[in-house]
Amino acid sequence: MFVEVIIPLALPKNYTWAVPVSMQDAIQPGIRVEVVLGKNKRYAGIVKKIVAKPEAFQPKEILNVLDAEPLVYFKQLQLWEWIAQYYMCSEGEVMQAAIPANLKLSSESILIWNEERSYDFSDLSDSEYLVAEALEMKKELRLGEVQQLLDASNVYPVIKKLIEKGVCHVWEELKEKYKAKTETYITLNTIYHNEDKLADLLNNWSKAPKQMELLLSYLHLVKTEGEVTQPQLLKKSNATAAQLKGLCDKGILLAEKRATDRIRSLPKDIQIDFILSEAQETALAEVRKGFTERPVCLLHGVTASGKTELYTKLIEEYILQGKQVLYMLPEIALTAQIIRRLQKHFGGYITIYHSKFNPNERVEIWNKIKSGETKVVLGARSSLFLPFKDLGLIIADEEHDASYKQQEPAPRYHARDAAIYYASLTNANVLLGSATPSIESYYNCEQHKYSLVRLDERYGKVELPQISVIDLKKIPTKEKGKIALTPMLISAIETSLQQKKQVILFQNRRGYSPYLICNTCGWIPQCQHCDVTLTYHKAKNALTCHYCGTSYPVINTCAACGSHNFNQKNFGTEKIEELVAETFPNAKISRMDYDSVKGKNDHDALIKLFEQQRIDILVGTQMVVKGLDFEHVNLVGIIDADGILNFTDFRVNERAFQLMEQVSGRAGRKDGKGTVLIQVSNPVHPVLQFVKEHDFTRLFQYEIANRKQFDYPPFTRLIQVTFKHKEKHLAEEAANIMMQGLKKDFGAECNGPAQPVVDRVRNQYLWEILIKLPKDTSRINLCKREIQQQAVIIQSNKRYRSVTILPDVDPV
DNA sequence: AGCACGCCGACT
DNA sequence: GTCGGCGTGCTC
Repeated sequence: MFVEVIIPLALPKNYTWAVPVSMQDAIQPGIRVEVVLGKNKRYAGIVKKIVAKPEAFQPKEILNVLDAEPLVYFKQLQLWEWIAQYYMCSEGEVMQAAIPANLKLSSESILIWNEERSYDFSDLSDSEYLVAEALEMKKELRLGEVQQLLDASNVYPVIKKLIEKGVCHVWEELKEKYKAKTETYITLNTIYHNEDKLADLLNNWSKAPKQMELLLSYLHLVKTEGEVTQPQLLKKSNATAAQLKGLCDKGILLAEKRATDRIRSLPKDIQIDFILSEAQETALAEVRKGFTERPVCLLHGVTASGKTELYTKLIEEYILQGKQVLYMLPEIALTAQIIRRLQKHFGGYITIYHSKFNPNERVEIWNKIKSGETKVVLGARSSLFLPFKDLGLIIADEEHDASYKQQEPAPRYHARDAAIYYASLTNANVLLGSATPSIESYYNCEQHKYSLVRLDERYGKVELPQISVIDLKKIPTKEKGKIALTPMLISAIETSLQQKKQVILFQNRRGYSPYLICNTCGWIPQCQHCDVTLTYHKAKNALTCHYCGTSYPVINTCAACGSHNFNQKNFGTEKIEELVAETFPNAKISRMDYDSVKGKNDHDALIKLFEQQRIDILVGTQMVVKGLDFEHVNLVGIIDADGILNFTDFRVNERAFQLMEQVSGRAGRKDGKGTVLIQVSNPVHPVLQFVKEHDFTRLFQYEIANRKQFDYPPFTRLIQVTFKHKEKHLAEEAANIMMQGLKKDFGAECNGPAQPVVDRVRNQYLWEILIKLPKDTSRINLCKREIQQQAVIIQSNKRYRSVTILPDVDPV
């Protein structure tokens, strides 16, 4: 018997191992097996399928079967295969993303002291002696310990010598990393459950008064709590562990270790304490009807229309049918409000899952979902990989959000799209929800691939905010340049403050001023790595590159002409905050951007303060858009819409619309008297009109027309290939070679010339080319293979060996 | 991702 | 003439 095994590495393909006869009964897809790969490195791989005996090579044998039942279901393996194929990566890389770290095992080399060796170290070198001495004392050493000991990374030669000289041998060990958490529970010996016996014991107590006190505290705790743990008891009675041990030794109390859950579970009941509005009921009925016709439904609900209530009702229906539900959110860490709401409704049925949980907790959640104990998972994109037993519904909330797409590392998958594929495998339904749906999803509705349900009415028939555009060119200013707070905006803020309402001011630029300019010659300081203008941060008193994050000291001398006269241009959130504080000295003002909320808790704390109306005016970047549901905001000001609108790159406008619509949606959620003021110096941009009228249909038509003209998704599917290298021209050359190669050998069309981009993290030069994919699926796969072949060809040229080539498939 | 092999520069 | 750096390629 031979099996194909997925190893959590970026290997070009899966490898085959032989199964010894004794293990053949236990083998089935999804089971973890221990295998040797390479010289003696061991891994826990997952059996994908049973295959025929390979002709070309002699497989190694599996060492062990690690599970009694599959760790992942067959459907999940199919999902992995699809993701690997679609997003051009290995199944091993998908496995990396899919499985909690503590279920992925790999071996660790351990040096074992050879007892038979005579204690004569005279033939050893200095570093060999050092290791041998440590080994003699500890009997075994891990590889990492040897590295520390020698303070060097090249430990292999030393180890090799030690083995040759018979000092030690190497042992490879696979260790199960998951450890069940245990707690010590204290119970009363059953013979004292008899009242008389207990009274007898207490009345005839002679010595050890502290122990008696401890026993009494125990009896008290049992009455109130039911179960008593050791730390609980010791804290309550103020006793020591030794005194407790005394009681246990006498056989009066018993200490017992039990495995417990790290994830505390709440009682399992559903509490739905709201009634859906008529509009919500209608929409819910349409969603249900949609699911009878197509598995995917897009719910387009305007801001504050109460999509969450609708989800809640729908989730309840699936729970009652015994089905599981996955509720996906982008960036779950930022959405404490929804977590709280759903937990209130579904208590112990619901579990939260995202990458910030520690490895042991993740294993426990994994098991609870696999057993079917957990019915609802609220999670980020990685929760798609959880082992659902009987999945009925996937909700992808904020469907348009770009953080559903994983950028790095591979697999570069889009969780919304992968969810739709997974749902088709498991016969589950998918509900995509958004106040500003993505063009792809809209288009799929138009093509009748998805059902479309609209929820055009805000909850409680609250009106959508009134949106006005302020033309900055018509505002007279004393100095040349833009004005941040126009008189209209100032008076609107004044009115809001008088009404004891709150204000959000949106400026999608952090820092103090986005760039400095030399008054004499017009020179603008730029980042040395990124060719990006540097932003002045007043708080840090530094110039910062917002691409790579490098800080520079403030420049006082112009590098071009030597003059000392600089002008600060434009304004970032820092400056807006300062200006607002000057204009409204009595208002409480806060700023929310990348600089002001460093930790995750800062964000939460700021939201709470705003919720409790302890902040009047919140100045922020796009961060203010996400996951906020404030009742008392009645004014939103978009300080400078020019910064997000673009006349040349049509791709930017979908995002500009989404941003403006989302931030406008914060106004007047409760009582509808919301106002939005958009300040812009170029008020003719079509997107502004659509925002003003909340006109999605026209936005959609506009976008689709643009995309058709430029041959862009959804009309063509694109693969973006990125070329990364420290040297700019090498990445560019490689990109062009790939482009020509694809044209010549495959007849593929590329969408425009190679474009330069900058890696914000590593200061590397990237060039990307966009390759148009053919329409039919088999040609698409050929094209993907061609791209990978071209990558191999390019990298076989010495010149481009160290160029990293990353293919990435766009969301469709 | 490891780990071995192999080729080139800094030392005895 | 050797040691050890890292670039290159393979792992069922």
